[in-house]
Amino acid sequence: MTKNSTINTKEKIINAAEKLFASMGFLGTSLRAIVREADVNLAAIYYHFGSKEELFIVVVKRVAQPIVREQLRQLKILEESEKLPSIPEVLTAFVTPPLRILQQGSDESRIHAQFMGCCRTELHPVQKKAEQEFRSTQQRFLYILTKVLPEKSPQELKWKLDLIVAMLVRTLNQIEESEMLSAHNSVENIDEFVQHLVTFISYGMSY
Amino acid sequence: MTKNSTINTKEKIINAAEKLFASMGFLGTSLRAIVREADVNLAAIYYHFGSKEELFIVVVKRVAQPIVREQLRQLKILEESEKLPSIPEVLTAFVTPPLRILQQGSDESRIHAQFMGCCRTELHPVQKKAEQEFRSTQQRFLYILTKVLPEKSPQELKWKLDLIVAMLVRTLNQIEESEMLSAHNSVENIDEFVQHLVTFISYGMSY
DNA sequence: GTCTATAATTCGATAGAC
DNA sequence: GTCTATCGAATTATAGAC
Repeated sequence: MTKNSTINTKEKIINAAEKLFASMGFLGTSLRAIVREADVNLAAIYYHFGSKEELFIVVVKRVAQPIVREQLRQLKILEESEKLPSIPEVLTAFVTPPLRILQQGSDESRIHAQFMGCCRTELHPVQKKAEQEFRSTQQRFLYILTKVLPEKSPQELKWKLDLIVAMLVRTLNQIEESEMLSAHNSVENIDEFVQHLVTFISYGMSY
Repeated sequence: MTKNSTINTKEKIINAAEKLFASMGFLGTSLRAIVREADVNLAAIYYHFGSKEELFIVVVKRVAQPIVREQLRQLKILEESEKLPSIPEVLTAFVTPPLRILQQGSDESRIHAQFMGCCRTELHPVQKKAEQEFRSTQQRFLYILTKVLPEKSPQELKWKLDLIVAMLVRTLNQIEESEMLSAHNSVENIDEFVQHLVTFISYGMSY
């Protein structure tokens, strides 16, 4: 069937692109390197995606969407609860979904994590496109934080949440050398690491 | 005098390179763009620096050295004190020198800050070269932290300090949009921001 | 949908005159 | 030290056959 081969080609390109973007960055990855890795023809990229930039956006969306969806799901649970959530509860809902990628331990998930971190440290002009995928969710977490911590100015909560994102990105990028997770990188210890991280940032959030 | 014009050409190149690297990254900046900005000849870069990569390293060193020197100076004061320093004291000595760049408020210092943050989010292979300029200093701060917090494992202190660096880098990179410093960006309020940041991370460091 | 071939541009780097 | 001119290779993107 024609459709099957198309899907395979498209996915092969996306997989190869994600892997190379994650380790070499947007500018450091040539379309020729991608087609070599994916074992497809150069023109196939233009047929399926139109340009290098649009391919990048497709990769970002594929990685970001399940994470954002899970963040919003956990946020919704907190919002629908009768009592006001605690700071650690909010922050756990925020940081757990992206860190969950690591739990599988497969090569594929390692690449997801690395790309997820890498795409947010990109520059001109693709950085804006990546940011866009996370902005509204981050906004919603910021909103609930203003409810939990009404005595803090929204500006302060905003830059603190922004620094938490920076830590998250760094954690995801560090998977390679990952001395960070050396004591936590086994599957069952990811939750323990998440707890450590949440504790770390929760105290700073309150004071 | 020949020497003067040489120095001027060299410095013109370094200044232009720092500015462009800071906003477009290493791969996003062409040598032709640098010579256009610096108003010098293309071949001058090769005469004075040898290659694009070596030029990048020179820029990194120029920005990093005064900051590292100041970090070590403040660390030495703490080490020579009779009593064991507190966590906020150690962290203040660590984060103040890089954030001090912002205090001047000039265009020049804004570029320094932006490059300082940007060069640490670079990829292949220049990232390693940039890291190298900060590694030994970070190691020394890590060492004193193990003395201040002997009940914490060195691994844990290492990744926490690493996350603090990530926050620092993010803060420096955010200068452009800088809603983060919107309430703090006046010259006299930098110290106030430093205090906020140190408080933020100190609590997380202890628990 | 997939392929070959190639256009059009840009890049880092070098040779050699002055 | 500074310049012009250029090499050789790589890049994104497209045209057109199948």
